[in-house]
Amino acid sequence: MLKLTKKADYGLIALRHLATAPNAAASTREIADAYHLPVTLLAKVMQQLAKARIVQSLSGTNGGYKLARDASRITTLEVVRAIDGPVILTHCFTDHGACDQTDSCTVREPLRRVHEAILSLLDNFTISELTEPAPQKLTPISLPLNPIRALIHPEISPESIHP
Amino acid sequence: MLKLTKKADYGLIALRHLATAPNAAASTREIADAYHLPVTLLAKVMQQLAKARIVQSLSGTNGGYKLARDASRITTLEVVRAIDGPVILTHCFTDHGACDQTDSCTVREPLRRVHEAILSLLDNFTISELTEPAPQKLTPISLPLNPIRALIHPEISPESIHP
DNA sequence: ACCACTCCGACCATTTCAGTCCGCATTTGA
DNA sequence: TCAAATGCGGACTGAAATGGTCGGAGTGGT
Repeated sequence: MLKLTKKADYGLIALRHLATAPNAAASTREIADAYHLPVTLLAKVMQQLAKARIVQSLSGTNGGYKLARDASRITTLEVVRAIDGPVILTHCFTDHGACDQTDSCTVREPLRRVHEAILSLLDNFTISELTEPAPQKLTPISLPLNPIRALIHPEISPESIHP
Repeated sequence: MLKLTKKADYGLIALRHLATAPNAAASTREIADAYHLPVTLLAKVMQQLAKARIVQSLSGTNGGYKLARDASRITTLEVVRAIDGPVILTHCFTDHGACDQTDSCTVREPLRRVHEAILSLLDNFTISELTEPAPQKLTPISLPLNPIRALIHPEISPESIHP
């Protein structure tokens, strides 16, 4: 279905909360209550974020979590990876046994470029940008959009578009 | 995990096969044998593609499928949608019950922009581009890539990048 | 020293995915 | 005409991922 899991959703919401909270710190219960999320599930998500060194845990009474670094240095890609595991577009990239012959899996390399583009997309979107208010106008993305084609067709170098 | 399902993989492989096959037509068994895919599963995928009017079925002996239109007019987005259902980044977009208060789900609009960007990415990648050989050099996508930021920050209009 | 609060890790339930199987309709070719 | 090949649709099973819960362990305040 090509969707983010709820856990990833919760993680992003929590990180955004931490980014805007005073002291950049809050407990799991505090965050869960604020957004009506299941406390125990969010707790597990926070654990994974702590293990990935994205947040730092503070045990004991009045404990909780705080961002391990500045919000502008935390990308959605690493958040998603920490929570949902590796981002995989096609299965060929990891399962070497599935595709018997490399030459038979003809779509692998082309799809890899799409894959890399999505990864870059997520890698360039930080938590601090989640805190910025959304612009009023809707995104003016129309189908024949050139920056995207530049991503898919690397022969068009970015420099030729942006000096 | 933010990954494509195997069925979507199979569908893209099959469509690429049809795009390069003589007459742009082939049977399910023919395609499955060529890439060592489970025949029955691919059959179901092809049915879904037929129902979505992406391919046209030809019943009877020597039947099979052919592309319903030119490969350059079939995008990976509609293929994925036809096989895996709607592409969902955050659950808020569909489940109205989950997010009780709209103002509490603070990350929705920012993530929506990422969502739209990924959709555009897939919508701009056609089957005919799957048939093109991959360039030898790897994609030179580096992290601070401006076209991507233009997607996420629509205040930077595409016109300002591409005249 | 105790108790409340918090994080932590193992543990189920439910859904989704991958894959299979069967019966049926349609077309071609012998 | 009949049989083989092909697509169509649904029901079914096993495995894996997801969503969600429970009891323990450590920490800090009083």
